[in-house]
Amino acid sequence: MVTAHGEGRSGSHYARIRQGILEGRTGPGTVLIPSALSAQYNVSRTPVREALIRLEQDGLVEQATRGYVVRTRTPEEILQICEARIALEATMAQAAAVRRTELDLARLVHVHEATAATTDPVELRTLNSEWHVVLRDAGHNPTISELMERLDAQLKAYDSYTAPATDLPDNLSQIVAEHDGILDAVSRRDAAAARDRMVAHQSRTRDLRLGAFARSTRGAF
Amino acid sequence: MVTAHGEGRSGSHYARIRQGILEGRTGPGTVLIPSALSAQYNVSRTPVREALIRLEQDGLVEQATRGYVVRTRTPEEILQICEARIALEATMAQAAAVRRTELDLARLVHVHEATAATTDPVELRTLNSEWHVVLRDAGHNPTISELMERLDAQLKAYDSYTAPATDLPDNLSQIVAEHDGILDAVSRRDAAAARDRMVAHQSRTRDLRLGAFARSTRGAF
DNA sequence: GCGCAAACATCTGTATACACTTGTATCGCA
DNA sequence: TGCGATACAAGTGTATACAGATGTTTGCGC
Repeated sequence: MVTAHGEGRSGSHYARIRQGILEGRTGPGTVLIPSALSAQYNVSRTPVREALIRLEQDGLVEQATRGYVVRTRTPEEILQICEARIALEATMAQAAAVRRTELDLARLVHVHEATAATTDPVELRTLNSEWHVVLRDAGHNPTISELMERLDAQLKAYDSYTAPATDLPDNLSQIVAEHDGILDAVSRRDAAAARDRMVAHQSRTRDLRLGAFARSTRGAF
Repeated sequence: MVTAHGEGRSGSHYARIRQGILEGRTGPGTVLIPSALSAQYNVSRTPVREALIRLEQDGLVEQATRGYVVRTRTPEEILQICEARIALEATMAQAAAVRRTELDLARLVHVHEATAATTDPVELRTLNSEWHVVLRDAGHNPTISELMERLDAQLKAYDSYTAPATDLPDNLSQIVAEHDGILDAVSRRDAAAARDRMVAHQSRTRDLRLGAFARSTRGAF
């Protein structure tokens, strides 16, 4: 058995199952049976149950009559999640323009330059979301950051459906251009411009994502 | 013992502890010991643990070395929560102006008229938050509604500190007036006005709340 | 072969057991 | 009296036990 307060806490199972969902290995609709997972991880049902409860509270899985199911989202729900994201991210861009430190700005520039320099779509993808994380940190509102992590996770579970569209070269260069504009506004402490540009950026991403998702699930709803 | 799928599920303990926190009976800083709670409710630690995990995920309690503690918020954190609320509620007001049905509007008017008619501060308080709930429903975005319930809960745990300020008669009449303006914009489907007025309304509430909270905790941080 | 009931396997929620850790109090000793 | 070491009480996380519920398969009459 593992010690009471050691590192092998139940949180590790939470992280593991969660990652499986986010990476698309455990797709929407997959049923998760506590006893099966506990056998797979060589632990008892108790810590697995705890992990599933956390995931349920995160909105990533839901309880079924028999087990837990990875939540399936309709295009409408995806749209709603995007709407929430736009509102919060715009507020964060605005806040970043007002509250950013020089260090925040340096970090943003650093990630942005790395993004502009790479050509690998996968790395670009990672750097893009990294840039958003850094921007949120620059907004200095952990409460909103936490909410956005939640929303990001809910969307990420559907990335496999939308990746084909969002990874197109012209979209990637468009993203870099938009980030550039936001970065400029933040560095000039122009809160209104930062907000407006973020709304435009996220709205465009939303439309792209939604279109791809609707196309890939045509007839399923 | 209670049945496997009956009504006496662990969710009831979650609701009960949660309510205690929201109503201020279990104030910030209070330590919650699973074994103590389980004895109090005449159940084992298991369902209590489950409830506490849910509450932790809600941001209402946090794990300490020994038990769980009702989260203590600094004025800065309260401000951050309000900032998130403003962003989301403004989006919802905008959405309501666009997507409201006639039934949504009728409900809003009904609650609003009841609010304007009463003089009891406690009832007014209840009706005010009821009005916001109805408005969110009119926005037709359950994802945002869910996030806002979360934020509301986090703030409500501090209502006992801020109630003295927010319950002043002139504030209450001001709230009714502001609601009236938002309602007007929503009924006219003027999304921009609905958004702007909601931002103004919530910003004012935030300042009031924050001032009262800062005053009541002077020197504590 | 088909429909239905009974047996079965499996999953659920909760209770209890247990090894381990930690904070506190007790007690001997200078 | 003051101060450690030690013992103890209480809490933590996980494993296991168990009763009740729920699908699923089996087997029987038709």
